[in-house]
Amino acid sequence: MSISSRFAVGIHILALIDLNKETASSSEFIAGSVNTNAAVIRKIMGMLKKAGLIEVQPGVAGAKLTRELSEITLFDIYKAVNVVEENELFSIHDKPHPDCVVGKNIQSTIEPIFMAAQSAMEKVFQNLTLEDIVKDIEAKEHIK
Amino acid sequence: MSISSRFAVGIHILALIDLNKETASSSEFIAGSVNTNAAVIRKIMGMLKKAGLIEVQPGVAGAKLTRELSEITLFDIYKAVNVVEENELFSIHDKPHPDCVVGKNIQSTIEPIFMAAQSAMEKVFQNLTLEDIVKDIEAKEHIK
DNA sequence: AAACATGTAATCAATTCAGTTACAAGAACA
DNA sequence: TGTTCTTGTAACTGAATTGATTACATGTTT
Repeated sequence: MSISSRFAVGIHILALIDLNKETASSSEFIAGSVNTNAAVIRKIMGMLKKAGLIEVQPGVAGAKLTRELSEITLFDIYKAVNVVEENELFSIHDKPHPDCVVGKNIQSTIEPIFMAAQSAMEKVFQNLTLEDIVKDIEAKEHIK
Repeated sequence: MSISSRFAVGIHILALIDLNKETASSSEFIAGSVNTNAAVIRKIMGMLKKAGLIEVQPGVAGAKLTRELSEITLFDIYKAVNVVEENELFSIHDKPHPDCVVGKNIQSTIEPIFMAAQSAMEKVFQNLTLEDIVKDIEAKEHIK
């Protein structure tokens, strides 16, 4: 099991749009940097657009961020690319036997725990923005 | 995407073994409570056995916990049933283009963040034991 | 009109999951 | 002993998801 790389690719796309903002980043260009097919990029960019993170126009190359880097959290991207449904990171077997002490109660016992675990994970992304990503990339460049 | 229900089933199995400890819990019996096939239960019990959480003997019905309830964390179960590999909850696209500022650095920038998110999630399970689960189930029974 | 862009649908191979069947091998007991 | 019940495992299935790919309609620019 592994969470789709759409999330990582989404971050990559947005960071690239920003760092390359003097020239328009076509889906073909981004695909080259990510190392995948342009259609894959366009599909993910469609999700980012739908979430209101970027502006793209059909037929015209390049996309623009709709907000400041510091106003886009990793959680925004995470939600945009739809890698994990709300409260469904962990799946629970359904219809456990209702006549059994454990079967009767296990779901309501486990559910809040799974939700807490998912929330703890998502909180990490809520506390980080694209600005952190871009600054980290820039810092690495300056060292070299 | 969703993490395998093996985790939830593993918790169910162990709680049931404990709450039903006067009588032996065969895989058939447990399967009835979980509402699945006995072979599925035996496969998961094999994982729990391999992780040293239970003792089972081929041919003889019933399994026993090897430790106190309070000594078995949900994280132990999580690891036992192998639902998420170490540091691989999130996947990152590989071979991003090395000549691109973003492509060159994105992996090393994102990796520690993904690891931190996974750790935050796992920590929730490290801080809970089977005792918490069993007590919660018992409490629900007493209210009714 | 030609060239280039995005949007989107369809298809494909690979992987994973859970369920199912089947059967070998161990254990218990009449 | 031999019947019966158990665990341990392998093999197979259908469903779902992922990422890649191809194709093409549509929009934009010159």
